[in-house]
Amino acid sequence: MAKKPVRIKDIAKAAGVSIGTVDRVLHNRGNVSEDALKRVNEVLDKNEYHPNLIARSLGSKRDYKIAALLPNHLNDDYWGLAYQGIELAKPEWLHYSVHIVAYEFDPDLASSFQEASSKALKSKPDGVLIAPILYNETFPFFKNLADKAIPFVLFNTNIIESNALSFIGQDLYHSGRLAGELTCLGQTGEGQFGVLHVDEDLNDSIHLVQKENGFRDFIAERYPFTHTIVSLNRTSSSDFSFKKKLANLLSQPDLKGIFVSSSRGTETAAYFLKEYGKKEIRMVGYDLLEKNIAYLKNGIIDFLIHQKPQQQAIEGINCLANHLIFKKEAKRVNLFPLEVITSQNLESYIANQAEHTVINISVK
Amino acid sequence: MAKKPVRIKDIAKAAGVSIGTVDRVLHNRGNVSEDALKRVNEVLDKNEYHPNLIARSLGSKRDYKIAALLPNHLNDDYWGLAYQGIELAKPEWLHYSVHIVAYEFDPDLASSFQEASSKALKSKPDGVLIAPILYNETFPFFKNLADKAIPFVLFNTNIIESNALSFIGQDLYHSGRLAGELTCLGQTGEGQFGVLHVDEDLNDSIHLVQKENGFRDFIAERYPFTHTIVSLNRTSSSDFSFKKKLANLLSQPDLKGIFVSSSRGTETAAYFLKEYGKKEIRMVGYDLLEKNIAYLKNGIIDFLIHQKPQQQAIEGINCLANHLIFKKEAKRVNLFPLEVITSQNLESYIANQAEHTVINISVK
DNA sequence: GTGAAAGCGCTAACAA
DNA sequence: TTGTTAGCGCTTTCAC
Repeated sequence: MAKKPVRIKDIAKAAGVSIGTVDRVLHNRGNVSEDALKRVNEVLDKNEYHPNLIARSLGSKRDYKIAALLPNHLNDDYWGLAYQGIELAKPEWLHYSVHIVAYEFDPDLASSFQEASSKALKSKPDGVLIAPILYNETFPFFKNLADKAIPFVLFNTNIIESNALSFIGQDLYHSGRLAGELTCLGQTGEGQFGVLHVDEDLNDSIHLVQKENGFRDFIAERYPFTHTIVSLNRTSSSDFSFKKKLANLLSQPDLKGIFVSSSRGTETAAYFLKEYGKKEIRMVGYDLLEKNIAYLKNGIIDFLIHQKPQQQAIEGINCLANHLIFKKEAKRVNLFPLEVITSQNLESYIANQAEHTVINISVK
Repeated sequence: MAKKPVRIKDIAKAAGVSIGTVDRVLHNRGNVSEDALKRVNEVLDKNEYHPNLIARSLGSKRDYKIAALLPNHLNDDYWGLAYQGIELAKPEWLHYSVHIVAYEFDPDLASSFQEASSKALKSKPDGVLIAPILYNETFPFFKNLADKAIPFVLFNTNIIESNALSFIGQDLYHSGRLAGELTCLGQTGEGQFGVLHVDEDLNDSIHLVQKENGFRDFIAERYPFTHTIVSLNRTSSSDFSFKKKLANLLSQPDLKGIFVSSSRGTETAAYFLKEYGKKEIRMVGYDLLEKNIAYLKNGIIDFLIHQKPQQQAIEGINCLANHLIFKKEAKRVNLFPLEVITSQNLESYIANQAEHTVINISVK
């Protein structure tokens, strides 16, 4: 039978000191004599002590605040899901005295981000979760956080130089490659593929470029000579030149597939495919948003790659909270699997995501 | 600022009784007067009390034993993964005084199952996790458990009449439909498909039949008249008639795809596909076993449907443990999403499954 | 520098 | 039928 884990009390006895002293060396709070320190450490590493995190959280009366910074979720289903994730995590972590507050900003307005981020800072959070979709604006904010020694976690978009505690998201290059694979599958002969970016500023959105690169690389490997790729970029919903170019692309008889690089764009592109009666063209897009689901069901869309915004947000909160209250070290990079959704496994995803356990505490 | 959760003490005060009494009604341990019961319940449902599970587990000094019954994992990678899951859950739950012991049996030997199950029973477990792959043998065991009022959870295979606390697994009919979709994708013209069952006794394995039904139904809907389906069943590795029939099938010029219904069979079928130089034939199989992964990488296999044996086992343990120590009610049916693995998203799955949080406590 | 002690929210044994 | 109390393993305060 497995034996009981050793407790602070045990090592205190073994070292001939009080539990207070052991606690002090455990958290290097100082105020402990050379001698005691040595004795405790000796006992410590021959007994391999694992703190009981449960008891730790109960015993500690400290409150923690986590600020979550993300684009406004009204009128945006993708960020709506992320927001949902945060709302789900909220009541769960409250039991551990972790308070989560969301600060939302307009992703098209730098000033809005600055406002939200300074509000977040003013609340003196112990940790920050952030979707850094405005590259230029977030950078000074990171610096600010670093100066104040506030740990922060990135999700959705990675900024490698940020020195964040953790990044949670997907490998976008491989996401693009996967899209390429799904687009090519079973296609024969010559032809062309379209890559669509919709309503995103490509200069600020390296992430979409990464997807396109992955897509292009895969196609180039699979069909070195026979296929061409057309990339279209809609800058805003009133961009008429896009509409014309798209109409032209869709009228090509050898068009074999369309890849849309974002979840919002997916809906737009699907709409046009339907309008032009191009149901049979292979189409790959992103995420289980309501409209996308409808297009997947009626066969306009063939594959959706699931970015799991909700779970990303939850994981982000969990990562911070575990770090703060349990002192758990975070994975520097937490890449979610690239999940493929089709009309036939869609339901199994929907049924499952509804209610799913939120808090994740690893006791190790 | 979110307010503190209400505690037992709070509702005791509000109801004008002691915390002991509240605890009694919370766990309906009886010994509480009509009057007190009513008052406590009133306070209870107007204050929506959520117990602090952390404190609960700390406070309870009870030990729990969970027995896990599953096929021997030596020489079987699929069950090896399930076993791994159990091993992962072990140390995590130990902190909550839950002891997990695995009892393995030879899936081809009824007597072996009986031996393992009676051993498990003798350990007087508080809960049992079981992969009921031997339909006939498990039934009396379920009865035995029910008589002793020991809760049990099924995973991998569902037996609806078992009256289990929960079933954890996938919807196999839809798994088959998904396989059908993936097999058809991009295929044109007439042709035939093959369904392969390898080394499983179909009489005892309704689950494989469910997959085949899903597959057939999907194909019939998609191609009502143009495609035929051939079903082959290998009863043992020395079944020569199978080899001949398979060779014949593979030599058909209009063979468009192969669906293998089990993870072990997947490897076998892939081997033959490679031997016969039929790399271009669409092939769909199951699970991220080492060999299957290799065949996926080199293009013999096109899709693997991921049954997540490891996570199923972990979820099963979590379900039982949460039920036992936290009195959480379990989902009667916990269907995992049907995950699609291709050569391009494979790595994202492998990287992710390595180390992933195990314990899942929902505080709600 | 150190130890003793209170308390986190809960369970369970024990008195009353 | 009740209320009281002693823990669970840890943190944190406070006196020595």
